[in-house]
This record gives sequence, C-alpha cells and structure tokens, in this order.
Amino acid sequence: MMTTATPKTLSADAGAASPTSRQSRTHLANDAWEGLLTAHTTLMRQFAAEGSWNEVSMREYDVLYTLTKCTTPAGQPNPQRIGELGRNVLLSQPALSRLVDRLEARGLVERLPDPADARSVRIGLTASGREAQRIAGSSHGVSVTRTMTAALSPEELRTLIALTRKLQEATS
Amino acid sequence: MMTTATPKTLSADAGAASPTSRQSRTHLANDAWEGLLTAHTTLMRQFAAEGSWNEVSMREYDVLYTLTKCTTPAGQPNPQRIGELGRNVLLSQPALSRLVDRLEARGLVERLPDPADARSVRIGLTASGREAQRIAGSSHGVSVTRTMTAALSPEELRTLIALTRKLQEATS
DNA sequence: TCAAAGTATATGCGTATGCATATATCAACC
DNA sequence: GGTTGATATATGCATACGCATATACTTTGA
Repeated sequence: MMTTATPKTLSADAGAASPTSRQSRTHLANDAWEGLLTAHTTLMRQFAAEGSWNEVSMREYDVLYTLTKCTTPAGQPNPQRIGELGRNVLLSQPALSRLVDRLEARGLVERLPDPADARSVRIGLTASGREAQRIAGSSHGVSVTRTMTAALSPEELRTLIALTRKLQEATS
Repeated sequence: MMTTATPKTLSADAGAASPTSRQSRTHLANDAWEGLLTAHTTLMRQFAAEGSWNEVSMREYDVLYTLTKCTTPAGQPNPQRIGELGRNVLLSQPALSRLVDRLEARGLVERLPDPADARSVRIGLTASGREAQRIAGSSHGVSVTRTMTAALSPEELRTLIALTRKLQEATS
C-alpha cells in the first residue's frame, strides 16, 4: 500500500514457516509498514461494519473513549485539552475543534475553562457522553475481542502490543 | 483509543520485561487493537510530516502505489478495477471514484474499458503517474525505512509482518 | 513593564468525503 | 429470450475536512 517502487516479490516468498525469509532491511521495513497499514484498513472496515455507530461515529467514539480513558492517578475524570486529544486522533486541529463543537451541541461533552491557562479549553465528558461511550464501546469491544482473538493467540497479542509500543516510543 | 470502557490500568503495569503481564484475553485483545491504532496514527503523522506530498497527496499516492504494485505474474502492468483498489484504501466507493477522477484529470491514471465486463472500469497508470509514484515513493520509502528500522530490529520487523498478515487473513 | 515571539483554539473558504441513489451491465432462472 | 436480482461504477447533496489565518493569551527577554 505504501512503499517505494519495484516490489514484485512483495509477499510472494512467504511459503514457509519464516515469512519473507531473506530480504534487505529496507524491504523488510517497508513491508512491515505496509502490513500495518493493510491490517489497519481491514480491521477498521470490519469494526465499522459490526458495532452500532448510529448514535456516535467511530471518530467521535475515538474522542469520547480518549476522554473516558484519561483519568487522574486518583481516578478522577480529567478534562483534556484539545491539543492533547489531537495526539490520539488522526485529525487536524481545526477538524478536531469542530468535532468537539458537534459533540458539545449534542450534549456529549462540554468545554470547560482551564484555570491554569486561559488560552486553553478543557473538554469534559458529560453524563450523556459517558453513557454514549459506554453503549458504543460495549458493542465495539465485543467486536474487537472476537476479531483479534480469532486471529492471534494471547502470546501473539502480547507481542503485537510490545511491537506497537516500541513504534510509538521511537516515533513520538 | 478504541476499546470498551473502564481501562484504568491501560498500560500502567508495563514496567517489567513482559509488558501487560497478566490480563484477561479481552483486555489483551483490546490493548492490541489500541496499540495498532495508536502506532498507525503516530506513524502516519510522521510520514506526512516528512516526505514531499506536494505533487501527490498521501491518499493519492496510496492508489498510485497499489497500481504500481499490481502486476501480472509475468510482470506486465495490470490495470485494476476501482473495487479492487478500494480494498486497499480506507475510502468509500464514491470517494475513490472521484479520487480517480482527479488523478485522471491530472493525467496520472486513465480509465480503460474492461474487455471482460462492460460494467467495470480498469484504472491504468500513465507514464506520468508511474513517474509521480516513483518520485513520491523514493522520498517516502526512505522515511519509512528510517523510522521502522530505528524502532524495530530485523527480527521484530519480520514478526510484525507475520502478525499483521495473520490479522488480514483472519479478517478478510 | 512592555514588546516580540510562541502557543492554544477558532473561523473563512474551497475541496473531499459519505450516504443514498441512479445508471449500466451481468448472471441466473423460468 | 426475457425478467429478476446482483454487481460495478457514477452522481446529487449535505457535511466534514484541511489549509491558511485570525484571535486570545502566555512567555521570554530587554
């Protein structure tokens, strides 16, 4: 999906136990990225098809989930800055600002002033927002669990977690 | 980024060598998906920032690359159906149809009749399209190689390829 | 303390996207 | 062979997006 040119033997030599047995490091790196990208596309489609995204779209859910996830060490809800939310969502800052507009208009989040910085705005979940996240999430979570466990063993899941964490850490 | 609710210990217990040491299979599956999603977001941003996407946007490149990649076993260029292209790109069919419109207007691809099926349209790369892919791809390929090899060893890259392949196969 | 540079969010505007649906063709069945 | 349902792509329309920029505030440094 995304690599330099002339692949030809892209995944043609994967017959044996060791997939893509002997390749240049460049080809290996690009194949890995392409694999990640393709898996992402395939899984996104799968999860979009299953799950009920009538109340809340997948991208909106992504924001609501991030807000649910982010709690203080003590477990208190912790309204996030728009910029912070943007780190998790593949959207431009203006697009995210307007996504928050729409969520706010529907009463799912609220813009709160930041006591420490008057430029900033804290986005907080409302009760409805928390509820919407919970409903969409339960359906989605089942879907994710089913698909991921069908494809990978627990050990492989752990390996995938470790590898994606390394990628994040090396990039950010 | 995307999981069911009440995560709390999302990646908090990853202190030791074995990350996310003991978790329910459900939590494991959702963490793996979240990891994949976050890595995707982070890397996409990275590759968008590097690389020169002036002539061709990343999504356009994705289509051009797919066309470059798809060749007959003999190595002949193999114009793809729009539906086939859509499998690789996270776009709706109408959006892809119009993306092809724009690429065609710029002379990067051409719509060819399908001899076997008059409903279908084959999308073929033009010389300019191949050239545009090559130029964008060389810059992008360097970026991908640098980032991926900085984060993961060759063995880890191979593992990631294997895992993402399993995910695709189990899903599609 | 004030000016200049930096940061966080919002808005104007043109374009791309998704949903629903239209159009054209194929495939199957009678 | 003609009708019915499925498949491949295209178009109308409302909406969401990205880029450039504006606005508001903070930080730095003289």
